[in-house]
Amino acid sequence: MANPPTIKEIAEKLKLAKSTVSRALHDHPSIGLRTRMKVQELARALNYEPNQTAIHFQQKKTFTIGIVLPELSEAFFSAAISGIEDAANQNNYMVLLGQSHDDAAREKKIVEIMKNHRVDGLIVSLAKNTGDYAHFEALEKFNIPVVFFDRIPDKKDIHYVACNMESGTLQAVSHLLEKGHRVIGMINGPEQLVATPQREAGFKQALQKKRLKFDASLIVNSDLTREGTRAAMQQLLANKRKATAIVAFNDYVAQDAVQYALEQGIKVNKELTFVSYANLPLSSYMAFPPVASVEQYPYEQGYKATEILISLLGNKNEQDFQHIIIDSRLVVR
Amino acid sequence: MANPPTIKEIAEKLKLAKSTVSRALHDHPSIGLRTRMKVQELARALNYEPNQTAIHFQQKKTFTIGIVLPELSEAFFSAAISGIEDAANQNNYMVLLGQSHDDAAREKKIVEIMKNHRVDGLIVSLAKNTGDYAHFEALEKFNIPVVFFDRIPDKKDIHYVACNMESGTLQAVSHLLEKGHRVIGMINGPEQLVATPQREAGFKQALQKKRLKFDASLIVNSDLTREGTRAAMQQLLANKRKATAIVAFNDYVAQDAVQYALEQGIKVNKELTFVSYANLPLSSYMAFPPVASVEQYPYEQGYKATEILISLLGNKNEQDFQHIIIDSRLVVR
DNA sequence: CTGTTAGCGCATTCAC
DNA sequence: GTGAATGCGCTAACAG
Repeated sequence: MANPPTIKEIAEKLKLAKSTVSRALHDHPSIGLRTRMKVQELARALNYEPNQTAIHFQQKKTFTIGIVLPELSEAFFSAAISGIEDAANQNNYMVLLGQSHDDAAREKKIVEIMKNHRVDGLIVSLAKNTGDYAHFEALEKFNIPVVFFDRIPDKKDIHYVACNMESGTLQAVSHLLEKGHRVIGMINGPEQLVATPQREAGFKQALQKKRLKFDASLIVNSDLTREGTRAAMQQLLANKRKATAIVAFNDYVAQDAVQYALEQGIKVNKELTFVSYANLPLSSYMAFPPVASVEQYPYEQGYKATEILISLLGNKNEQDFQHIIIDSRLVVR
Repeated sequence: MANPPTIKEIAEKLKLAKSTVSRALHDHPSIGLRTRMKVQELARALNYEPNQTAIHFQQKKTFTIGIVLPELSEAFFSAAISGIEDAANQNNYMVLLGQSHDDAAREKKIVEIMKNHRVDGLIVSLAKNTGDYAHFEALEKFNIPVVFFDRIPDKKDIHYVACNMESGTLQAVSHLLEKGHRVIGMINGPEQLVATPQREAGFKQALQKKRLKFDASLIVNSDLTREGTRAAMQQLLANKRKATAIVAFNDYVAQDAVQYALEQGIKVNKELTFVSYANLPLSSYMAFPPVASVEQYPYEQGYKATEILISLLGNKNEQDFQHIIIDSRLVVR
């Protein structure tokens, strides 16, 4: 209940100067062994803990990084945040959280509040509808670096970490081809997402490697809603070439597609095999999980993004824009 | 790139005292309209933002609340955190995050770091194996209130929000009875969890209401792992009284149980109906979701816990321990 | 209505 | 090796 002990208090009790105590606490070489011991001993006895708010104020540094992302209830992001937290904690940083809930206006507000809160830097995964990056650019003036991950802005002068879906898709389709599938369908995502063309490219590349020709009617798009996916499935099943395997945009899409297929009396993963992206815990709870998943490494993305941010905080004069692209990879169950 | 503007700067440019500027910025009534306008105008022009770290230091208050919970990848907690965040933001608080990953040692460390970081208060859901609450009790000395939710300590002198599973279970079993089921099984959880006896009590109560007698062999326990649940199912299916409905401890358990039943050739939700707890997004992605779920209101728990915490921060002299118990409730799909 | 002064806790520069 | 003095940016108590 009494106020927490301060350096001043220790100094008075020991009849020393505050500065001496401060130095002793920091193991400053110029302090004699005897006094250093005395000081540290008393500090321990009093349960002295430096007042971080004072340090933050004085050092103009809060050892706090802000993290802005769309939605923690998406497994991808809750995995990513663990990577962020781990990397931050290992470097003695704390993590301030803000969910945009995929609302650009809310994202902007969060960024501003975090700026005022004087976070040292920001880790960001954009809201779906963020088109204007002015609120991020404004941070430059305040020397608050930003590292984006996964959902990154469409511009070049930024730091980011992302996952390339092309390699994983190539592996997924190749895997299906090796299993003997010759007609493979794909439920792809909205055109705006960078990941969509990447998936298509990987798909085509796998066919090309086997000298098979690409049939555009076997790629359909979903807006990622349940309805969109069901419509996509309907289209795919109505196609004159009957697919024996389907690459779904992610596990959520896969699950909707599987459900639709089951309703149509299709024997899932027998008559129609599914492959998906994400490999999230979700898939282990599916009744008919995809036979293989393309891993996007959310934890690693978060971890690396944070490492970059912290290195940026170290040498403020770093000019180059860092970008790490992680290759996605197929994981067979 | 230049340092952010300060009150001092504004004061000098306007040939006023710092305190005048400070008051003008805060719309203090004693400041003349003319000067107030002048100050606010210049502040806007300079993009002045108060330095929060200075305010935190000076006010001995950071407007930050720490949140310590086991695991964000559990849907329950990621929902809860949104409630916490919303309540916090509405009251101009920020949220500092720490996951214990169900490790008591890590939890303890997080609490200490947050204490040093001078959070104003803490929202906590305990790690599974936390048995020692000393690190929380230590916070009292520093006047840092703690509000627990869902996974709460087994002691009385605390603030908490929790959900009583008894009412929901009563509703769930009654629902099944009304649908004509006469032999109902339950997969309950580990004995240590407070929620386990609550479920059993609700179960018995529903039977009693219908003047049906309770058969202990129809309640089996799972340790919540997949294997534990499968063993429980095996036991239940081997019982001489064949259940036509099962109440599963949560959606994860339900899914494992459903999978096992399917493997045994049982027509799920036809021959064997499932009811579960949580009603998490997970269940909407199951191929055979439970026909009804007992809602535990994670968002509301987080929200209310935060409201309590913030009220505690308002009147520090509040002595009474607040506890809110939310009744669980059945949601039929 | 406005100015002056002090102090929050700490690290740091400059003396001795 | 140690002490004294300064200032980070802000609010608030006290004067006028």
